[in-house]
Amino acid sequence: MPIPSAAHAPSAIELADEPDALALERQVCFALTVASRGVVQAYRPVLEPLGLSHPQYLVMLALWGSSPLSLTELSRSLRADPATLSPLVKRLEAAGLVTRGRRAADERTLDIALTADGAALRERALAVPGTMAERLGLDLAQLEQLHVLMTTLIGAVDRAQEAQHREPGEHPGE
Amino acid sequence: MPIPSAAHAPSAIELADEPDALALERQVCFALTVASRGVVQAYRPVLEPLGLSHPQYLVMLALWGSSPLSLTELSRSLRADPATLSPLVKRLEAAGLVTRGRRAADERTLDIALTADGAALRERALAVPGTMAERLGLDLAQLEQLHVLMTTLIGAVDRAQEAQHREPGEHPGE
DNA sequence: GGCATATGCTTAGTGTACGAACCATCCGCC
DNA sequence: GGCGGATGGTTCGTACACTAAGCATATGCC
Repeated sequence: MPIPSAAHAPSAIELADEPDALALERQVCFALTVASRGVVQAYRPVLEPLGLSHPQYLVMLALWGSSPLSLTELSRSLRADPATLSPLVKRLEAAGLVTRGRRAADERTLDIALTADGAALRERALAVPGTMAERLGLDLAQLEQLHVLMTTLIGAVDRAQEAQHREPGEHPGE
Repeated sequence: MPIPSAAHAPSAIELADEPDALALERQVCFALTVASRGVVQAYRPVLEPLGLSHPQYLVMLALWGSSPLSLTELSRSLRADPATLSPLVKRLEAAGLVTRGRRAADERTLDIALTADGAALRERALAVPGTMAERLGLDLAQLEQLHVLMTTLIGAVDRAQEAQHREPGEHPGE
């Protein structure tokens, strides 16, 4: 998934006669993972006073939006694996921010709900988005463009995954 | 780091008083991490025949660009932690794709070089970018826009981190 | 009722990520 | 020639992320 070596002049390595499709700095997937790790990293000092990691922050965001959520509902909202969330939520429980209990109507379902502390933490979290926007120094247009593009990308991934599931073998279309 | 709810958002970045500034689906950091995970996920079936994980693929890309690289050089190219790369490179060595050896001129330095198998793998990897672009169905304009935005974001993260390091305390700037 | 299947969650195993502590080698410099 | 700090890697502990397997409850269908 490299970008085309279009008009702009690339930086370091290439300069070769033929455009190298495998040049590291042209891989969009590379830039994407580096940016993602970097942004999560930038959240760290801001979330640390709240006692939250970035994935934990996302779980709290979901719960602040709607408090009793089953693990599966949480998993769908966050697009995360239940196997990942299960221990993560346990750590939030150990931190006193959420409770975990079986739903009476269906004993398989695990209801995850905010504690008073967890709900109260929202007040302190209100400052996080502004702080991050200020730290990263991105203007609203860039943020919006970023959000649109990420949403597009997520849609593309979804479609690719669907196609993958529809054709595990390689029989021709139709 | 939420996006504004409308085009005529408040002039300042001050979104904290918006009731749903913490709405999950407005968090750019959420979209970013989901997109990143999703794209890496989409690479999985394509890289699996090559026997590579996505981070391993990035290491191979770097080595295909320049073969003997020290761990530190690799770390800088990939913007990854040496502590992360160290075991990762060992797994590549176990797979027979690279060799690890101390540099004669400086016994501290670990030279990581392609084996014949590792170099040969590049031929098969040449198809990866095209396959991925096709799978995700993104046009060149989107890819380029994505790359530009990710690069901008990485730059923003770098500046934020620098500022963080320059002011570990909280004395006002200047 | 009772069994096969589906659903919801958990656990185990592997592979990143990252901070922190550790060790070895190198370098400047007296 | 030897000491102190800097540099390059490794290891450890914790936390995700994901696949696969396991377990319990629920549901459909006879």
